Parts: sequence; C-alpha cells; structure tokens
Amino acid sequence: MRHTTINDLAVLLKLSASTVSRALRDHPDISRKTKDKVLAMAAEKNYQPNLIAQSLQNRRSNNIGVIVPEIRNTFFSTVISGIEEVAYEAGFTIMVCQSGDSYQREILNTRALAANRVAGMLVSISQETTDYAHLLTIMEQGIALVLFDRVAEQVPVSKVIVDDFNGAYTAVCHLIEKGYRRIAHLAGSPQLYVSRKRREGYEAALRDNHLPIRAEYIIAGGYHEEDGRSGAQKLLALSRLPDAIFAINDPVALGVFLYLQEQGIAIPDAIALVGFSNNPNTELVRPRLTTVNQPAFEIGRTAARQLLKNLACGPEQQSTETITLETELILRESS
Amino acid sequence: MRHTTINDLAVLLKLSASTVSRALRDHPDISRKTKDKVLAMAAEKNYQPNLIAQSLQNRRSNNIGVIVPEIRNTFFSTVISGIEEVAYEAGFTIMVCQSGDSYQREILNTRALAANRVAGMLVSISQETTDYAHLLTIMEQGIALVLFDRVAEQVPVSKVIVDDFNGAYTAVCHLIEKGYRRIAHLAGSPQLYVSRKRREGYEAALRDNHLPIRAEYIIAGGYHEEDGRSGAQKLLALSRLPDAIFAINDPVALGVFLYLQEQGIAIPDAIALVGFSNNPNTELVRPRLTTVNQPAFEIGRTAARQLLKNLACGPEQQSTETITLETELILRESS
DNA sequence: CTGAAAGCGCTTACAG
DNA sequence: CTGAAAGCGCTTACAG
Repeated sequence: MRHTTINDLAVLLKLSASTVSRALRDHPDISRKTKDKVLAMAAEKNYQPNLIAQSLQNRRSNNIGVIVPEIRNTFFSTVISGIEEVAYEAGFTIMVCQSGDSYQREILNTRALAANRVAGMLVSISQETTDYAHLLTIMEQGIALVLFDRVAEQVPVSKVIVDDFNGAYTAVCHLIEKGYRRIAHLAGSPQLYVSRKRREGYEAALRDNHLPIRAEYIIAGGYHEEDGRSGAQKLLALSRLPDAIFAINDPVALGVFLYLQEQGIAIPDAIALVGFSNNPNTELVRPRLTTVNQPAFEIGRTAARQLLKNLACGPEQQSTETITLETELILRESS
Repeated sequence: MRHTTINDLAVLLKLSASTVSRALRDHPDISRKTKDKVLAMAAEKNYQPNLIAQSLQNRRSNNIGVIVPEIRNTFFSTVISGIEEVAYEAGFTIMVCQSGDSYQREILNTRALAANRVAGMLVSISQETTDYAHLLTIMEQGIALVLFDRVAEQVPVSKVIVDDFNGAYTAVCHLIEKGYRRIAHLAGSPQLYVSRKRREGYEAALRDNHLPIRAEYIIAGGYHEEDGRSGAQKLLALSRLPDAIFAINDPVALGVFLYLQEQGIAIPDAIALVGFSNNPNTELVRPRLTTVNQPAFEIGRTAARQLLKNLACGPEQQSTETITLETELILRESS
C-alpha cells in the first residue's frame, strides 16, 4: 500500500539512511558491495524515490510548466507534443495549463505552477494579456521562462517564434503576383506581437508593390473559426469588395472559407484566400488552402530545449536569445 | 529572488511558524486580529505556499497524471482540454505524458507520475499494452486510477467509455439499410477493448441482417491515417471488392478517403465510408464523412470528475463503476 | 489563543 | 567507507 522509503530500506539492510541514499545515487564513497545490496533490496521492494521529497530538498522540481491559450487547438497540442518529447528525454514531466485566452486565468496559471515550484515555464500568452508583471514575478522567483509563438516583446527572456513578418510578406506578395489587388486582412488583436508582425508584413507587401493600404480592408478580431466567419461577413458588406483575404491564421481562414462557400462565393475566382500555420485540415478542403507553414512540433521541441539549456545556467546568465524558425509559403488552390 | 516562506513571515511578525501556518489556513483557534496581520504580511511579501512541502507533509499532491497515446491527436487533445477544465476548477494541476503507443514507454510514464506522487491518474492505454501489472502497481500504491476510451477490462477501476458496440452496430445497420451489402471493416488491433467492441458491433449488425461475415473483409491495423491508406489498398486488391467500409476511427477513415480519392474511386457511389469519433475534419472533406460522434470533451470532464470523486473516498471504497456515454450516428454524404 | 516539537522523505556537510 | 545531525517548508498533535 504505502510507498517504500529510504528509511524502510535502511532498516531492512541495517544501514543508515545516508548510506542507502548515497548508494542509490551511486556516490563514489560507497563500496561496490554495499551498493549492490542496496540496489538489490530497492528492486525487490520496488522502491521509487519520492520526487516530492527530493524536490523539497533540492529546492527545485523536475517539472516544467506549460501555459497555452487552449489545449485543443491543433497548433498548440502539436507544440505540447514536441515539448513533451524533449522534456521526457531529459527526465522532466510537464504540467499543462490553458488560459482560455483569459488574462486573469493566465495569472492564476502562473501562480499555480509557481506554487508547484516548477523548474521552468513555457508560455504562449493570452490574447488579453498586455501587462506582463506576472511573467516578471516568475523570473524574480528564479523560475526559468521561455515564451513561444505568442510572445511579449518587452519581457527579457528567450523566445521561440517564426518569422511572422516575412511569412505574411511572402504570402501577400504571392497574392499580388497572382494579380490580386484588393487584398484584405483579418488581423487578430493588436495586443499580440505575432499579430502586429503579420500585419506589418501585410502592409509592407502592399507598400512595396505600390498598392494602397485601406483601413476598411483591415479587420481586427480573434483567432477562431467564428472570427473568420464574422470577418468575412464584414468584408462582404463593403461597397468595394476585396478580391483576396489574408487571414491571421488557419482557423480564421477556415471560417472565411466556410462562410464564403455558404454564400456561394467562388474561391479563388471571386475571392482568393491565404491562411497561416499549415494546420492539417487546410489540405482537406476543396480548394485546398494556401497557407504559411509554421513548424509547430519543432517550435515545441526548440522551446523545450532552450528552457533546458537555461535550467543548466545560473539565474544570472539566463539566455534572452530569440530563436526564429523559418516559415514557408505552401501554395495550394485557394490563391 | 527566493520564495517567501512561512518562517520568513513568522520572523517578521514575531510569531511562531505554527501560528502563521494556522492563520493562513484559517484555523478557528487563531484570533481574528492575528489572522489579519498574517494575511496582510503574506500579501505584502507575495507569499505563495510551497505546494511541494505541503504535498510531502500531506503525503499527497494536488497533481493529476494523464497518459494518452499521443497528445497531438484531436480526440486526445480534446479529452485533455476537458480534464484540465475540471481539474483546474478543483484546484488540481495536470501532468501530461504520451506513451507514443509504446507499452514500455507507458510503463515509464506511470513510474514517472507515481514518483511525482500524483493523487491520481487518468489513462488511455497504448495499442501494445496487454499486460496490466503497471496499472495494478499504481493502485497498490494508493493512487486513484480512472481509465478512459482505451480501457483494460480486467483492471478493476472506474472507466469512462462510449458505447462502442452500439455505435458500431448502428453505423453498420445504417449502411445495410442504405443498400450496401459487402461491408468491410478496418478493425484496429484486437488487443484493444474498444476495437473488439466495435468489431463485435460490426459483426452483430451483419449477422442480425443475415449477411455473411467474410474474413477477408476484416483487416486489423493501427489507428492512424496511414493505416487507413494501407487498409484501403488491401481491400482494393481483393477479387470481390467491398461496397462500403466501416473504419475503426476517423483518422483511419480519412486515410481511406484520401486513398480512394487518389485512386479515382467515387464515394459513396463506388464505395461508401463511415468513420468513428466525429473529429472536426470529417465535416471539411467532400463528400463529408458519416461518422459516430464520441463526445471527447465530455469524456475528459467525466473522467476527471470521477477521479476527483474517488480521491475523496478512502482507498478501500474506490468506485469501479464504468460510465458509458452515448454515441450518435452523424449522417453525412459519404454513405 | 499561541508555541515547541516532531515528522513527511529525502540530501549532504561534517565527523570519524 | 559509513553514520548522526541538520535542514528543505510545511502541518498538526500535544501542552500550556
């Protein structure tokens, strides 16, 4: 019933707890013979070290906290998969929280993870987050921090992102090359760094190609399918319709796609469409969606590796490097 | 830098650690005045109780372990989302591991979580798992256990499943009603209880409708898109082609779908297709896939609730109830 | 109403 | 090569 402890082993072996502990950790002071006896007994009694007690002693656990807006979202669950892979290989376990894109809940998540004394945190901030005090608190508490995808520029920590500006720029240039001239953008919320960068890429592409930037063609909104639908609806109400839409991400692009289809508007003949992320389902619809690939799994692996690296450093020499992974324009039939 | 401790507060307030601890936990013995002073100081110093120390003392943590075959898989990530919701509301944090459908890794996952002294575990077993000793070990260690979706019949614990037999039975009856007679089944692996139940439902539907059960129409395999492709390929190599395929789950159905399309085989005219799970992308393809709805989010919530309930009980009175959620046949154009 | 003491399961500096 | 002691940050039975 109860877990076997070091003390149990010590009593059984007529040794001290210190010696058993050292034998278990293969300390050079302990004789081969004693080690063998201890190891044999540990195996026999199915001894499993109590990581909680170890963590308390070491003032640091083997857990890594992960905070994402929503676990059930292909992009984030794929990132988490990548994080878990790397963490597992390094002997760490991940604690996963979702903020539900709520700033308040994100704060509670960081508190819960800090209270659990995680060694580090990997976080992708909520849509509402504009104040970063909770992230600074984490750092002051000596918890390593790496931001990914939805990062906060102002927070001086390692970040793992993709080249959002370039991804957007390339996507919009492609539309222009294809002959589209009235290109709208469903832009997400201006709070988020990724959204600003993608929007800047969009605007730069227009500017570099001597096309006007029209305010009515830029619609702020959320990151889900519904936001794509409502955005598309607003665009279709304009007197001068766009001939192409660049969406902040694939869920939004999908919302646009479904809405346009319901309205009987041909893609790409009446309106072309480009998304961002390369979620698997962009390949399933007809016409298939042109999108910008974001290597989700690799983002997870990279962020986790970066965190592990920081864990090995002292609190003073935490890296603040920003790692930018490449995007790739995936040409398909929606543009 | 360092976290504030109860002792720090005690020194600052010239009280004993015991009193501070009691005040923080709102113990009735402590005077209102003292409580207020303690609370004020705790707030000022941003005191966060060390959950690790608490867990060691209480011999039980506020963490729940979750093991799934693969995090990035719509079904499982949705279940995890549901689990997190319920756990969060109850003040628990989840630790998530993926077995990658490897029996060995699943064992290591249970060990890691047990070493972390999680209060309970929610697990969906790997495709390879046929020996359940590791699950029994967990229970012997006093860790509450609830299995979901991929359960092991023999393990005497709470389980949350859907009515797989009925879901399959209904789906196949529907095909028969539609006039299909040569219905094949891509059946997953016989180790898994869910697979056996779905296959039994399939066979019962044929039998009840006086149709022959043909061995060459039942193909064992895995649970991914590739398995759907290879299964479809095998079926197409038969001299007598099936006129409908019932796939073990949606990823497999999707693989079939894509393979048939590549081969220029019309769905449902040449071959009809039905999946299982109602993953979001079954609605995106054309023709849309008929499938059996499995309430993934609700499975997660229910399993988590059941675990919390067991956590409240003594180790002797753990429920072994099996909760069966209803499935629903979602009729679409692929059948 | 408050405090001293012991203990949860481990680790490690110190002694021998 | 091994052990006794102290301590990580808490909680709680016992005493006063």
